[in-house]
Amino acid sequence: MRKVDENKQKKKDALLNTAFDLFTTKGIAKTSIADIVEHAGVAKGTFYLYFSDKYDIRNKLIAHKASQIFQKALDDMQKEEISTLEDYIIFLVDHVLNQLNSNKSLLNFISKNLSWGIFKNALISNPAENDVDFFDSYTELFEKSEKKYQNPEILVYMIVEFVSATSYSAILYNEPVTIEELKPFMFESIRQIIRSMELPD
Amino acid sequence: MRKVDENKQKKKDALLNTAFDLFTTKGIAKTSIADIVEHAGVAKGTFYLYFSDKYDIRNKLIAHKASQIFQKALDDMQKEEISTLEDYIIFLVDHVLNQLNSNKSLLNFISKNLSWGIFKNALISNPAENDVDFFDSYTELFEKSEKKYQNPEILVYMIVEFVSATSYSAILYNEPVTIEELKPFMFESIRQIIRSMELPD
Amino acid sequence: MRKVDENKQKKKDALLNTAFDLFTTKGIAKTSIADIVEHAGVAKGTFYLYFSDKYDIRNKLIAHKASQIFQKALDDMQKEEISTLEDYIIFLVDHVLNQLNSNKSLLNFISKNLSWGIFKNALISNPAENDVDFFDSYTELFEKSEKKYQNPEILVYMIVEFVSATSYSAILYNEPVTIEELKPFMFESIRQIIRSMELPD
Amino acid sequence: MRKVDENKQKKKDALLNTAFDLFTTKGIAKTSIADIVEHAGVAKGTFYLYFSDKYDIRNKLIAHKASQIFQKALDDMQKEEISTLEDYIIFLVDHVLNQLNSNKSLLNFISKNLSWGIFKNALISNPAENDVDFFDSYTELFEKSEKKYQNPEILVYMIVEFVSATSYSAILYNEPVTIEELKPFMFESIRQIIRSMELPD
DNA sequence: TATGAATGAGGGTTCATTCAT
DNA sequence: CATGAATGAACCCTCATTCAT
Repeated sequence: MRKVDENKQKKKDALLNTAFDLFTTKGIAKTSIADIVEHAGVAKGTFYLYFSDKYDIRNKLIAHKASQIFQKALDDMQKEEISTLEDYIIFLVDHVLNQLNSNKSLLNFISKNLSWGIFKNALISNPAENDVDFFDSYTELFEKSEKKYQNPEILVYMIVEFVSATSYSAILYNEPVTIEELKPFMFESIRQIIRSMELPD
Repeated sequence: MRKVDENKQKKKDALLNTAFDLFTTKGIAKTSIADIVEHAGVAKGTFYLYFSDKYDIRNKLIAHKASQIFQKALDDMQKEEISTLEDYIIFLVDHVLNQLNSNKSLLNFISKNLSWGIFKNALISNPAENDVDFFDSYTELFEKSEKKYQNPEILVYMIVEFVSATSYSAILYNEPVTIEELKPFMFESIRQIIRSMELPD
Repeated sequence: MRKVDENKQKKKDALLNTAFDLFTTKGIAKTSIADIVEHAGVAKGTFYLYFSDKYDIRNKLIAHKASQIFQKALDDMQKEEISTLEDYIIFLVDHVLNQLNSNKSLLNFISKNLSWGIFKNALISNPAENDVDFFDSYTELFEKSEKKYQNPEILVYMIVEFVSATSYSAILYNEPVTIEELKPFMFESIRQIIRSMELPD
Repeated sequence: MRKVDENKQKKKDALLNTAFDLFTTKGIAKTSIADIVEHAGVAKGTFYLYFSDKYDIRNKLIAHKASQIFQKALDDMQKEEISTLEDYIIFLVDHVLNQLNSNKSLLNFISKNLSWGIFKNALISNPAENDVDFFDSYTELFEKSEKKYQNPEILVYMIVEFVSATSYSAILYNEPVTIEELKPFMFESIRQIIRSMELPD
């Protein structure tokens, strides 16, 4: 990579990292572009060379961070010996919840801003360079499974929404119970949801 | 009610109604207090006599609107002949979804701003005057049910979160499928979740 | 006038006067709203209570200043004994040119910004409160004149444009000659223009 | 011309053409140097190799475009059989007005920016390479005329200013009348102005 | 209680200009 | 000659909040 390009990447990364730090500590609404560039050590105009506005950098961050979480979960899943799709999914959900539980500001950032639209665009349709293509991953899981399911996309949608919606308040505020207390019920519910869409052999 | 008090209530109502209209059409971020008071026909200072800021009026609106929705659903439920808790819940969920489906700006407003904390505070712990106490309602349902359940609060929490999370994108953007296509899977999943927490007789 | 209203007028006048000073010394392009409010001793937001932007205050100033010039010329004309329309017009033009010649920054400000549209709107169709209605004035002149003319509006238009266009560079830069050298030719030309539109008795 | 020089000229022309297009469509104030270089397909720094700023390129454009208009009018005049200076001038004015009438954005661009100073500098004192020397042209006209005039330069100045001032609003906004309605009065006025400076034989 | 004029910090954004490559 | 990334001052404008009336 030429020196100029290296420098460009360095500035862009500085902006992304700084923005993430500020978004997770102060919140997006209270973070100004002036804040970001000041902490990143670049000029205000430089921000606009790489991002169109605050929400552009936010979306790119969400995509990237969400991808990282899934990538870690998938990587660790390879090392396990798991036999059924149900168990695979529970493993993934558990792994993701553990990551979020130990990084609450990340959960706060992602959950407050994640919508199915951004999620799908980021992880499924247009994963950024180097980011995991979630669609490939779950397609592969469903194909390798012995059991077949009525509508895998809806199934995944329901599980993703169910998990993210119920975990948010439990992890961050222990409401209505802690995440550890919630997990058994949540996992059992997920298994039931999966089974309810199972096709007969 | 004395004339002055009537007048006070009239101003407060004007502010609430105007704020709701603007929040649902322009969004909260793009609605200024200047907007609200101008359309409501009161002076700027008057706003601060009744609400502390934009987010105060928002929370009060959410509580009230969410309460109205439940009230309607509960009222209509009385007229039906339903025998099991499962069927009661499905009826309520379906009723609420139908209301939201025919009032998408309301869904957008509530969902973008509803968190379990606000929800609980609004409907369960501190219902505003005249608003329905959701806690009483569901406690009664569970008590009258023949079947008993492990942890009714968690069960309600999971269902509420599951429904609100999965319906949002389906109703507003038909993603990943329309709400009508989603309903059979959603309802079946809810039944499974309920059954998974059923206690043996 | 109530005290608040007095105060309002005082702020508005301060803004108008300050803007005029800055526009004539630095030019409009180089005058920022920050400049104006700072010198006027009011807050930035106050500017926007009275004017929508820099060009709004400019137009209001032009209208007002142009009106003042005509008012003075008309006032002095009353004191003279003049018999023909031709002589009235030459008197007015001469008077206006003398005013502008002794206030070159005013000429610069008005001429750089005056268009027939603004002029007509300001002096003829919508004179601001207290400002002279130029339409009434010239209508009266034409009505009192013994000689009648084909198309008074076009005649006035041509004279106004001719005078303002030819005097600008002569007064400000003595180009191609000084205003005093130009005047005899200009006045004779005006007389000829008037005569060319004269109707036979 | 050497290849490098050709390339230089090509870049300069690209900048001039692009600037003209943008100035006439968006206006000068709303055209940035970034706009110009982007549409011209050259780098930002390159602009500063050929022009000192936006107003430098503007002045060069005005000179060139104004010259083109006169050149066309003069060329066509050669083909006509005209006997008096008065008729020559009317022919030229009419020709120029027709050109501007069919190219209103050009009129808008020139008139908003033309001052006698730029005009004189461009067309009379320092015509750019290949551009017509207007001074030579009108001197020749006056010399060939049988009738002689008191002060040809002032006469030309007055006519130029009169025509440009009165035609602007008529062509662009049909105010106070259309250019076609205005022409008879304008031409008659020009004839009167010319005659008023005629010397006795 | 109610008003609304005034505030001024703070926001987002633009853009002419430079200079290392 | 040519480039274009980087700059950062300057700009316009918004708006929650206050307080004298």
